[in-house]
This record gives sequence, structure tokens and C-alpha cells, in this order.
Amino acid sequence: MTDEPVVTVTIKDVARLAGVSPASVSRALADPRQVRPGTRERVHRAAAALGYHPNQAARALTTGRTRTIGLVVPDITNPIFSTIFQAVQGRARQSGYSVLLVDTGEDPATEVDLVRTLARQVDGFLLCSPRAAQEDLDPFLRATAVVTINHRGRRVPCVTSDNTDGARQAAEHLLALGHRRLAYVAGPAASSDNRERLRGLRTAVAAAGAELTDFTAVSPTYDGGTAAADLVLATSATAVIAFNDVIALGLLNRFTARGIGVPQQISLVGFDDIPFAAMTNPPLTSVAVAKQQIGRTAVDFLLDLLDGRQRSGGSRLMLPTHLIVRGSTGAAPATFAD
Amino acid sequence: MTDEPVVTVTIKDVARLAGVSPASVSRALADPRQVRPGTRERVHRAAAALGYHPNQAARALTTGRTRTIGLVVPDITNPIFSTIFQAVQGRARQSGYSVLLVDTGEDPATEVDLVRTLARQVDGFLLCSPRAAQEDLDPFLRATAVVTINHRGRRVPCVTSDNTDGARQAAEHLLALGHRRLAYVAGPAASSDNRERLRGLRTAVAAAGAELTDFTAVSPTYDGGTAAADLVLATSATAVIAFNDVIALGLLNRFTARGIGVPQQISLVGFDDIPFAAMTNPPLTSVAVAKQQIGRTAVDFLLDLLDGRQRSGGSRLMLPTHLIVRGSTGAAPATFAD
DNA sequence: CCGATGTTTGGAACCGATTTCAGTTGCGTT
DNA sequence: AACGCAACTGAAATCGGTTCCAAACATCGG
Repeated sequence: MTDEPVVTVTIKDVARLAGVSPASVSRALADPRQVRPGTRERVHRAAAALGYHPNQAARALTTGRTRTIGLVVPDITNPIFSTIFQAVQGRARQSGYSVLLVDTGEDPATEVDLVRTLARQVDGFLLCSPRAAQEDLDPFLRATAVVTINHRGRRVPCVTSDNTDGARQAAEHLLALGHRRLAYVAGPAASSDNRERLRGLRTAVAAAGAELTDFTAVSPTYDGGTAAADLVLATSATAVIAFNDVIALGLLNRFTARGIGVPQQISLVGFDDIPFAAMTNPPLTSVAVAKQQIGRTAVDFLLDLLDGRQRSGGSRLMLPTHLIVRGSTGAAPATFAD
Repeated sequence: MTDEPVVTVTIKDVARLAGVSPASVSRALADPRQVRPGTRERVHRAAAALGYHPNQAARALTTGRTRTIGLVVPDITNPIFSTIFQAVQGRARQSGYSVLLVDTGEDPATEVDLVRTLARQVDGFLLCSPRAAQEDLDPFLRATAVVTINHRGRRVPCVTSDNTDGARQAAEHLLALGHRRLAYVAGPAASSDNRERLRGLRTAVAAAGAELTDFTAVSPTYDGGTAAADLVLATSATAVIAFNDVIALGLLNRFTARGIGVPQQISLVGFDDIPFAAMTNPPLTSVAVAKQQIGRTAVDFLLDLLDGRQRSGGSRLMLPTHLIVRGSTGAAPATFAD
């Protein structure tokens, strides 16, 4: 109807058109109960007519809130993180927040650097699977609200998955299939997910009197997986658990290329249950985590923190995991004695 | 060394410590040539000691620049877009810009809505594979700088891929393998990529006197692909080209589930060459696009626009594509006459 | 009808930077 | 030593909102 403004329309323009002061415009828009119905009406009409949208920078300056949250992930091309991003964005938007996505490229130094420079631009951070040491991040986080995802920090709200139990499920599944020698292709040492997964495996494997070897992948990526494949094959393991699905896909690809049958000769389990896990041949058995809920809850925790709300039970949540059995796991091959 | 500030440190704090005015601090930090070496030195020392980082909101208010760019994508879980994000973030960071990522969920209405509400918070947008109609977006973009990716707009800078040629390469590859009946599983109608790919196919197929059927996938996703698979099988096509790799993976999965041999019974080609394309069984033949360069160039174009620079040759770039032949394409099956 | 109370409202201060403008300083000339 | 010019610096205005404060107004009870 009216022409869209080419120049920016400010609160003063609205005030002038509505015949009130800027203060009243601000009030009418922020909390309608503070002004008389008639005034409110005129202000809203004027704002709509001019297509007024408050300047976020100006608002941020007085309120100290940017209405932006930073989501820090190691690698957005890993579907686990892009899925979490979607959940985070969805929930954030409901509360009028935007999401500044930060990809650290799996590099702890970059992570620290980016967090430092962005700390003033966001109201809070969602640190997803941080790779940097807690103490390197701490200084910058003192002034900024933080919720960690996939990482149990000391006094920081966090939402995590029950990795230990997920690992247990994976191990017991394999043990039940007759596997006695398992291998774990680990992820980043700084990842608490990784430590917990390893711990879960160790416990279950030890309880069954079986054997577990572990390697650390050069990186938690597809290439890291292909590179680790030969190391795994050099052991006599009949089943491999990978730190995540992306590594598992790398392993699978190299195994197939080497003519090693999966699961005939070696069984394979991943973590995260990314969509692609179901698309491979054979489809990948994987430990599913509640990606959507992780993202949503993390935002809720962060907003609680920002608004000074307290959670009964504290802002710490551990979500259950569950094993999804697909075609990449099968009975242990018959071996020549043992 | 010094304690990190718990309260925010402003330009005044630095000024006081350095014994100069806030104005000089601003100058010393923004453009060192404007102040005397001695002053500059004291200011820098003071800023470092206090761990001063300028408040972006305050800066944005005066300068009118937020130093943030918005990257709008249909679906960040599609690796093509997450890879582009990484390239964009990398280049943006070099110039001191942050990236606000916006996932529209493939929905044109959401896209328009998000662009509208965020237009004031970013210096410019990178519209990646927009699904909304140009005229719906236009009003908001009049006031904001825009570069489109994978979309040729009328008077908007853009960086695209040579889809027509990529499609031609794919078609000719298949024709050379003896296929005479091809099918195209299309993407969103609003996508100019889609239109160009279809056009490229039509031209090449027509020139060879072969046949092309096309369907539109319900959505350019894995599920869209699996759903389209049966439609494709209902035709007598011996080769399928999918709008993108994600659809192709869905097709592949359903074909395999139906016991249809790829490429023995049907050949399959995707677009984008996402990393997962190489991991499937058989690995997917795909038309590669220059994801990294697309992202980088788009940022360059946008920054040029923001800084009022002119590009010789205009800010329009079309990058070459090339077919990567893998295992999902093979000779057309021998048919009972034809 | 008046004072007390409560609700609306506008003026002005403020958030933390940048930038204009004018004043000060330093330096090279003559 | 005085002058002019350039380089440097600080005070103050400004960006566009929010919010405190006090004034204006309306409402109510006595």
C-alpha cells in the first residue's frame, strides 16, 4: 500500500505521526498496558503505516541485550551439528532471538579466538562439543552467559546425552553377537563425549571379559575415519565402534574398498545417528542422540539464564540415547579357535 | 596477568588509563595515523591491559554498520549449504564480519519473513538458492545490500554455477553410455538452478534425439528422493538425473531396497558433489560445483557493494561445473528391441 | 468542591561508541 | 622571535532507542 521506506524510519517519525512523544511510542510497543488504549492504537497504526522496525543496535545499547545468541560448533558440515542448529534457530526465533553461527573448524585455538571476539556481540553462547580446554574459555565466559552442549562443565548449565549408556548398549549388542575383540576409534581428546563413550565401552567390555583396543582418529571426520581403517584392520578386532557416524562412514568406505565385508568380517557401530547413516550400504548401526531436544533445551536453559530465572532441578539435563540396529552389525565371524 | 574484567570496560576506561580523551582512543584504534606515535602507544597499552573490545552495538549505532552479514539458506543440513557457510564465514572473518545464519526450512514464506525481520540487523544478505519469488523479497532488499548465490536476479550481483553446462555434461555422459530414455527428478520450481539444469538436459537430450521425462520431487531432500523413486521406476527410463545429490541418495536407497541394480539396471547422476556422494555404494556420479569459491566470491561481492566499490566486469560471476564420474553410472542395459 | 491518589505522558539523561569542529601544540620559515 | 601551517587533541553532538523523573491529568472519597 504505502511505499516502503528507502530511508530508515526511526521512533521519532512514528512519534510525530502518532502525535505523541518517542517515550510513549517505546512504551506502547514494549508494554501496551503502560499507555492508554487510544494512544496505543494510534501508535500501532502509525508504526504499521511507516513500516517501523526498531533499530536493534540502538536498543542493544540501552538494554544491554543484543537478542542474539552464538552457537559455536566444531564443524557445521557434520549433520549432527546442522541438525542441532535448526533446532536452536527454531526455538530462538520463538523468543525473538537470532543465531550467530560460529564454525571453529575443530580447532581449539580458533574456538577461543572466536569466542573472545564475539563475546560482546551476543547475549550468550551455546558451546556445542567444545574442543578447547575449559580454562582457556573461562575468562571470556565470566561476562557472558553460557550453556554447553555435549559437555559437562563444572558450574555451567549443560545439556548432554547419556553417552556412557549409549556406549554400553553398543558394546552389549556386539558382545551378544559373539564379538570378543572390539576396537574404538576415538574422537578429540578434549571432547567429554569421547571420554564418556570410551568409559562406557570399557566398563561393558571388561564386565564381559572381552577385549578393547582404542585408537584416536586424526580428526572426527570422514577422512579421519578412512585413515583409521587400516589401523583397525591391523588388529584382530571383529567389531569397531566409532566416536561418531562421520568417522564410521569413513571406516565403512575403506573397509569396502579393501574388500572387507561389513558385517560379515567386521561389524561397525557409529554414534549420533545422522540421516546419512541410514543411507549407506549396509546401513549403519548407530547410537541415536536426541538432537532436536538437545537444541531446544539448550536454548531454554540459556534464556532462563539471561532472564535470571531459576530452574528447579538446576539447568543440567542428560538425555537418553538408544541404539539403532541396522545392517552394519552382525554375528562375529567364526574364528580358528581362540 | 591482569584480572579479566567482570564488568564491561568501555572506551572511557581506556581513555582514563591512557590519560587521553575517548576521542583519541577511538582514533588510535581505528586509524593509527591519526594520532602521534606516543599517544598511540599508550592507548594500545591501556586497551590491552584492560582487555578492551569495543561495544559493537554502540559502534553500529553511529556508523550504521553492524559488521554482520546474513546468510540465508533453504536447509543447512544439506552439505552443499554447510560447505558454502564455511567458505562464507572464512572470508567474512578476514574482513571482520560475523555471519548470521538463517535456515528457511525450504519455505518461501518463512524466507520472506526472516529476511524482513533481520534486514535491519545485518549490513547485507547473501541469499543462497532463494525459494521465494523475487518480487516478494524486493521491497525489503531495497534498503539492504544483497548478493544472490545460485540465482540469477535482474539487477542484483550474483554468483552462480554453470548449471546448463553441467547438465549437458551429465546428459552427454549418459547418452554416450547408450541411454536413450532419461528421467529428471526436479527440485523446487522457484529455483533458477533447477530451471537451468532442466534446460541443459532438454537441449542435450533433444540434440541426440533421445527422450526425457521429468518429475518434481516433493522436496529437495532425501525423503523427497525416496518418494520419487517409484515414479521413476514406473517409466522405462534407464538413467536418472536428480536435481541434487541429496535427492539422488534418496533415489539410490530406494532403488537398492527395491532390488534394482545401480548402475546395472538404472544409472544415476546427482548435482553438487557433496562429500557423502563419494561414500555411497555405489559411489555417486555427480556434477561438481565450486562450493568454496562460490562462498568466497559472494562475500567479496557483498563487501564491494557495502564499501561502494565497483567491479570491473560487474558483480556477476558464473563458475564452471564438471562431471565427476563414479560408480552409479554405467552402460545402458540391453533392452528387448526399441 | 477539594485534596489525595493513581494513571498517562513528555522531557531529559543515558547507553558507548564515532565524528565534527574548533582549539592547541609543534615545527619549519623568514 | 614571530608567523603560518600542519598535525594532533578534546569537547560536544550524534546515532536511536529505553527509562527515570516529574508534571499533568483524571478519578475518587469525603
